[in-house]
Amino acid sequence: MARPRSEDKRSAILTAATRVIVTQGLSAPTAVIARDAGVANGSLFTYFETKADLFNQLYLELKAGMASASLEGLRPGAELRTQVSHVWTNWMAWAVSNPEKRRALTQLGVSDEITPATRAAGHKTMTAIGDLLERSRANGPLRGAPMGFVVAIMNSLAEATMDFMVQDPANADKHCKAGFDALWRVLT
Amino acid sequence: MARPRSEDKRSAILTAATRVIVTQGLSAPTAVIARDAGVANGSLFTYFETKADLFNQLYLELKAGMASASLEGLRPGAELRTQVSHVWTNWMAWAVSNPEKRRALTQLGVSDEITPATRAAGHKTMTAIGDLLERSRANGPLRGAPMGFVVAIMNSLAEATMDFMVQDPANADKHCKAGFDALWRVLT
Amino acid sequence: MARPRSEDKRSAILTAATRVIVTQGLSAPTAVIARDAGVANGSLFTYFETKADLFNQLYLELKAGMASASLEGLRPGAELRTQVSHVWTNWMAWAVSNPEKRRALTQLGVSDEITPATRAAGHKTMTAIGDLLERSRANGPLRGAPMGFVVAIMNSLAEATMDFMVQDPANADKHCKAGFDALWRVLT
Amino acid sequence: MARPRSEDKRSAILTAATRVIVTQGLSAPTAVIARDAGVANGSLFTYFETKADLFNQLYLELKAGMASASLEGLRPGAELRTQVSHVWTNWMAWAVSNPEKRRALTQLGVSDEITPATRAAGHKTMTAIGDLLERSRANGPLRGAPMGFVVAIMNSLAEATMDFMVQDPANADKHCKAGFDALWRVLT
DNA sequence: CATGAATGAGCGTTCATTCAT
DNA sequence: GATGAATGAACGCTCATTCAT
Repeated sequence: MARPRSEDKRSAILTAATRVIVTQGLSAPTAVIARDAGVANGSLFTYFETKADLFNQLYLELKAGMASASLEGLRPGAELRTQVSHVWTNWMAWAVSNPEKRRALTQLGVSDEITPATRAAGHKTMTAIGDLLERSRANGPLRGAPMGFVVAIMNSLAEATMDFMVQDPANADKHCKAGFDALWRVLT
Repeated sequence: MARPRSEDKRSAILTAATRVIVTQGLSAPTAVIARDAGVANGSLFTYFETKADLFNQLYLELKAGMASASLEGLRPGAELRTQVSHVWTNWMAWAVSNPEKRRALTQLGVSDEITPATRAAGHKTMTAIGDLLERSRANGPLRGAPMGFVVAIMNSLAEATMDFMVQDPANADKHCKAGFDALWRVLT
Repeated sequence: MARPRSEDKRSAILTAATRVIVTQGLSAPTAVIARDAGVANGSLFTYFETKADLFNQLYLELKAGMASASLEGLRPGAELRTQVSHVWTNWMAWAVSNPEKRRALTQLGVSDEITPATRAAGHKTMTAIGDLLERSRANGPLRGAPMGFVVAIMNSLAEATMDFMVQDPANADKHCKAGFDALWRVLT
Repeated sequence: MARPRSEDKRSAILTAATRVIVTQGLSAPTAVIARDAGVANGSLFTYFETKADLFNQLYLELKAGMASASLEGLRPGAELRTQVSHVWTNWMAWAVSNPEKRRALTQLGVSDEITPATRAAGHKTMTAIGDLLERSRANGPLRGAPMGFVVAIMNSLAEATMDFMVQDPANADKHCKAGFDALWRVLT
């Protein structure tokens, strides 16, 4: 229904959905999400046409948040390795300080409710990061590989690193660096 | 001793579940799985106590199948790099020729129906591979990292590689090799 | 405040449950009760959390209705025998004009779905009658017996009397009186 | 199927049914009864065509056992009151020493699975007791009442008495006597 | 006959979505 | 728009009964 009234309510629902997805999974009833958001059952459907719609929007929102957090403070003039390292560190920091968002995003990522269109839009939010990657691998061993492959590898390494930073917070910095080193070794 | 429980039927159900999970996700009705397996609705519960039980057993079966496929033909005497490469190639081949199994396994892997115990048992089937990894990274940059981190990285690279081999079958071999190279570079 | 929960609907369900229990027993599907009440399948669960909850509430409602019918028009100043006779007659009249309620109540009474708490609450609705009994037996042969025993005997006699009044309506009054006489003889 | 082979097995099933009905109610699965009896699932249906058939036969068996226990040692020549008292005492003793049988019988008695024919046959086993009753009430206040009414009253008093003997075993004898006195006062 | 796997109708309950207020 | 009751399809699981062994 075009523009729903309260932006507050919309984001309350998205926040609640994040929380609830983490604790109950994607099969959590919309009623629970609504209650957690402090709105009525049916109001959820004023803001999101269907449950799947809610999930798609949430996916995008989380992905975009993650991307913008990663890019924060980036200086385009700096050396490439420095820039990539900066992004990587931001990214890991985001994951560590937003564990719920990350977990929800992971769950949503594997759901078949998320449409290809949404996934594509999600990728777009990470274009800037992709560019850094592209330049980083330009002369490395992956120079011939499809870009998607390189991105996938980076994502995979990132996931593994995040898991260990969360799991073993005492050594978070060490894991962060180890993850970056592995990435850099793969790329260059 | 009456009609014995039929191993055929059990595996028909597991196979059906694999197929159905790929097309309908984990929320697929047990009735659909049963029909696909050619057994009655209720018979599924003769072989698996609950839907979750079915999923857990399927997870293990798939994981074990994947592991044993990866280890096939391995010569313990060979050079380390050769052995790892052999396993890697087997693994990728399994993924390419069993895309349904792989996708089902991925879905099951993120489900919260799969118990920690099942996951632990799943890990055990991959011990031999873990040992190779351990030896491979022994003098490499990850020598100080927790083993779980190394495993996670390998899994991540494997996932990314599989995706691209399936997505772009014409260059499957190239992707396979690129994946392995990336792994080896990270480890050594 | 949206559509409010309708007391009408709630009692339609209770009435339907009474009817259906009489014809189909306690194993009657909730779906049948709902249909009989003219509401949707799922609406029953808006008013009663579970089938057992419905049964417990119905039990209480019937018991309370029976008690209050029995006490109607009672004059506390009257002679004891008159009062007991009055209650007895009311009680029998209730049974005769509400055969379905009585049969449902009987069925519910023997069900193990009815919780001790519900039974206790049911007893409370009959306190006034118990008091009359207490005073009636005070100097009679049962003066030493536990009160519960006396109550049980009264209930038993009442049940037997009701059965015969329903079974042989032509002589209902005679049976009613015979039942009362038996009771009075036991008590005094 | 005509005459099943093992009488042992048949009665094992009946005994198991009694036990199981007490603990799980009439909705207990036949499979549970079979397991408790130590026979296979399907064998139960060799001995009893349906679950309802099993229940009907069990009802009769229990009722007959109760009746014959009540009549044991009865001396037809003795004084009427003595005879009735003797039967009553036997009856109560049976109830106290066979609480499971009694409870199962109670449950079966209110079930609508028990056919009128079965109930009629059950009554027949108690004819001798009925005769005693008939003679006892011949000159009493219930002389004009239908015999069924008298029987019902006796049953009711018996039930109430049994309940209290079981509930308060220390005073079982006292309750037994009180019950009999009440009965005798009603009859004569 | 004994066994226990096979069958499939049936049930209580849930929940996304709609709609009366 | 907000609310929450109403709806009914859908699901996991049970269980009396049948039947292959």
